[in-house]
Amino acid sequence: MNISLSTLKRLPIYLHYLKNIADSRRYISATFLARELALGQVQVRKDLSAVGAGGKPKTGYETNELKSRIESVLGCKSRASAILIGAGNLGRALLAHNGFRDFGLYVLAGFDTDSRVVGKEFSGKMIYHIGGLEEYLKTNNVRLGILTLPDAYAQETADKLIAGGVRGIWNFTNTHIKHPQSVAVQSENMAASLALLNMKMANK
Amino acid sequence: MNISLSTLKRLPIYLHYLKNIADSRRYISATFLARELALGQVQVRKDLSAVGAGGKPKTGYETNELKSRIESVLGCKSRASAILIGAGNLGRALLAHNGFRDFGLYVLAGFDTDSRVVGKEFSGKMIYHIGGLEEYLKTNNVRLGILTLPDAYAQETADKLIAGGVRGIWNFTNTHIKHPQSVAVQSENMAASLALLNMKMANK
DNA sequence: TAGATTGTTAATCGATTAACAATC
DNA sequence: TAGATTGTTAATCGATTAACAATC
Repeated sequence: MNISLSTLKRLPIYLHYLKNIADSRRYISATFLARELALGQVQVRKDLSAVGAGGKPKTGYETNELKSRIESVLGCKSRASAILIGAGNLGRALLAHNGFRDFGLYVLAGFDTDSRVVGKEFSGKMIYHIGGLEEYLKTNNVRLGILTLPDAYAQETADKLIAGGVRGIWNFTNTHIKHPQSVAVQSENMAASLALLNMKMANK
Repeated sequence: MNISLSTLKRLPIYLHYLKNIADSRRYISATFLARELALGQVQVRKDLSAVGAGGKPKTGYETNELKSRIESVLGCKSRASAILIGAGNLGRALLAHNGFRDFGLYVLAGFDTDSRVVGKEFSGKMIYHIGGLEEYLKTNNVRLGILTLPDAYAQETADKLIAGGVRGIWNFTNTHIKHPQSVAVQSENMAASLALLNMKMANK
């Protein structure tokens, strides 16, 4: 079952909508979903068929089954451990965000250099000194590292995470992370988003 | 000059790299940039030509001119005012992030309902009560609204912003915002990103 | 001159959209 | 039956990549 990146990006949108209408609708049609989410009908149908969902003509798709299938594909039912490096404003915001658990991601702890945050807990997560990172990675099974630290330290920290065995890096800095092919890196580029929005606004 | 969305998304990446190497290199080649940023050579050249940059064979592009052209296209040299709705963890993280100014975005103030934050300043930005939103929009020229509030209030707040004349909405909630064509909406979808990363990790 | 690099044209790839038959 | 909806096949669109001529 090979799902395209574009489809994958839309799945969380469907899932969120389905969760919200909850149990109020036993069935939902692609036509309806498309209208609500401002997407193409055919696109929605293709996306849903990509997750293996089957609908009945004239009725639509069974809401709960659909939700469950999307969750499976998105890995919501698996569990992955993560740590976060950089407990500044953004880092603490992410620590506070419990929504990641819905996608199977569990943030275990944070790391920082600032003595004002080291040793404290934020949203129930302990912040350790960055010096203990390598040791922590040895004794805990961490799949993912989240980078919310200053740009200047991004690459060296990523290198440590990779050496420590993480399988993926969620990069919130603006620095491009050089990495071996065996590690997945996903960069959240606020600047790019802002530029995109600027452009969209200019064209209206 | 019509620049594709894909190109536009890469421009901030080039810009960030160019800013970092600063004045240490008078010229830079597409070949070099491509290697550093793990992109295709031809892709980089096409992107650079899209912003109107011209390079010299065997030499490359003039670094400063290149930087300047990208900044122009990205609207870094214009100024847009924004307000932020929802001064929670994520909202305050964005208020603290001065980097937006580099892209011409000035956040004027924040709005919230929580009496613990209303009337206080964060990163030099005053937080007002959401009740004053409509009045504020009337008396200030606000181009962009940033939504960092709970999902449940996203749509109604977006409606108020649109009624108040904003031209764009930067949506950090997971809710799909219904909006007229005249308004640009850009949604940051953390869930989608996480799902994408999960998938990438699974395939390695 | 030789070689690195630019920049364009054509080929490929992937995703979206349109058209339509199948089904309940 | 009629009509709404599914789901597939073909057409279109846009972006990436490959090939190559032009240039300093």
